[in-house]
Amino acid sequence: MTAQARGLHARVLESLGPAITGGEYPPGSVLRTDELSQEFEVSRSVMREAVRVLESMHLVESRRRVGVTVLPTEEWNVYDPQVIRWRLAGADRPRQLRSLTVLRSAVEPAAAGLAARHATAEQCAALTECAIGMVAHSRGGRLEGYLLHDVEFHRTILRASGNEMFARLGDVVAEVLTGRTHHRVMFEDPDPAAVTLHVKVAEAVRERDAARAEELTREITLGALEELDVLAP
Amino acid sequence: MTAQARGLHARVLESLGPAITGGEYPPGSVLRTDELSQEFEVSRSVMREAVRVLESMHLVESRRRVGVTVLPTEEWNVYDPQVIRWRLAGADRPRQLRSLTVLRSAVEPAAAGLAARHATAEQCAALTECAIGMVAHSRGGRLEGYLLHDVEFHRTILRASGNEMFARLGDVVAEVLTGRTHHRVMFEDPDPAAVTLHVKVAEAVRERDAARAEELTREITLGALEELDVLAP
DNA sequence: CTGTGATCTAAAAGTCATACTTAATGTGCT
DNA sequence: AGCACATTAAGTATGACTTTTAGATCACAG
Repeated sequence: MTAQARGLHARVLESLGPAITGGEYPPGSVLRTDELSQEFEVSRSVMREAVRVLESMHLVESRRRVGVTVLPTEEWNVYDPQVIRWRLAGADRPRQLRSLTVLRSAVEPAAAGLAARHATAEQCAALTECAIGMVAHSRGGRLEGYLLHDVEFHRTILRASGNEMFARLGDVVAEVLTGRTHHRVMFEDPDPAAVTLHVKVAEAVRERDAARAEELTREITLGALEELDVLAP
Repeated sequence: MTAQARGLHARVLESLGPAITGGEYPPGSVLRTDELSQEFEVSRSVMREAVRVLESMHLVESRRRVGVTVLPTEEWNVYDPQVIRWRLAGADRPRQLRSLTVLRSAVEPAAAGLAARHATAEQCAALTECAIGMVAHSRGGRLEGYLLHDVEFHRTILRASGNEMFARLGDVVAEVLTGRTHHRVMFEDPDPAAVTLHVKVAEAVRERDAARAEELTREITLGALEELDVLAP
């Protein structure tokens, strides 16, 4: 799933990034490029490139005569897909999943409303198809197939909203949905009510009923929030 | 306002980044690091670091034997504060401002609702103070002072929501508000209704009335959207 | 003659090592 | 306290070498 490290600097990042977001180097820690480059057995140039990337994510700050300082969490670019992935892979995955779900429940209803106004015929068709796919895979522990259609459904809604900021959250939603499926009891079929809601949203969008699409999507995300309250602390 | 270029690679970025987001190098364009490093009169190492950062923003992709290719807009990390700044400084500022305002109107009401549940006493006090400041500067063309309190108000709401994803949008909202003020007729005082709404939101949060805080904030952002429809295409 | 597939070539990124510069921190002296 | 200075780690520049791979070239079979 994750892109194979295509270059040394990327391989270093895949190791150093999670270490930082995972708290292995807590904020305030000071690293030195030379030491790091020895530790990872790469040249200084490679390590410098990796540090530059971390710096652009506001995970660290590099200052002369001091070193590379890990920044406090509030500074991090938490919308960076790579940062999100690293954090989801780490220890505070539950907290991360929660904050992303809250974001979802704010954004998706609005996106659905816009989608009802802007979706193309193809996007409407895609939505219906996804909904059908969800129904088809909603029983008998066929969670993988269900997830696939679920993800595509929400991706399509976000894209169809016509707002690039919304569209860009498709990956985030995909992560959340995938994370949820893989942490749920694997034998449990998805909530039938949720499936129905998706079908209805596809309908509402097709019929250009923005208010209804928004309200129905709100119910979906509300369900996701409640589910989170049940499963997580 | 923008951080002074602290290093050659940053200076290159401040020039190359906007050039890409501004369409000077349209998606599909191929750049070569050697040529760039000559053009910008920096060493290859510096240019490589700059390219790495652009790559981490998904603005470009670097492939062997091909060069550095500018990626299509849909790939860009549009939540990266730097990318946002570059785009706001460029030609499609209006479109960008619109999509950010839509995002705002989805997120802020939800954030206000959460803030009513989670805001600390200090944050409540800060909100009230901001609202008072807005009232105080709402007449007589004192837009600068008004803006300052407006920005701080929304920042506080987002932070008080307790959701880090929301909190991180403080800078975005600040940009939008600043942009709006500086593009409006400068003699026009802010809408009194909006001022009142802010005061009421502060009240609602203080009184832990989540539903009311949410609804009032929705009215504020709705106003921002309408304003956009009037001013922009 | 054409299409398919293996092979070769060269172009550009990637990596590494080294020498040198610059800025900032902390120390020690007055 | 204030200032000069030494030290440290990042920043910059350059050159040599490696690796990947797009695209051309060529060979062979249909």
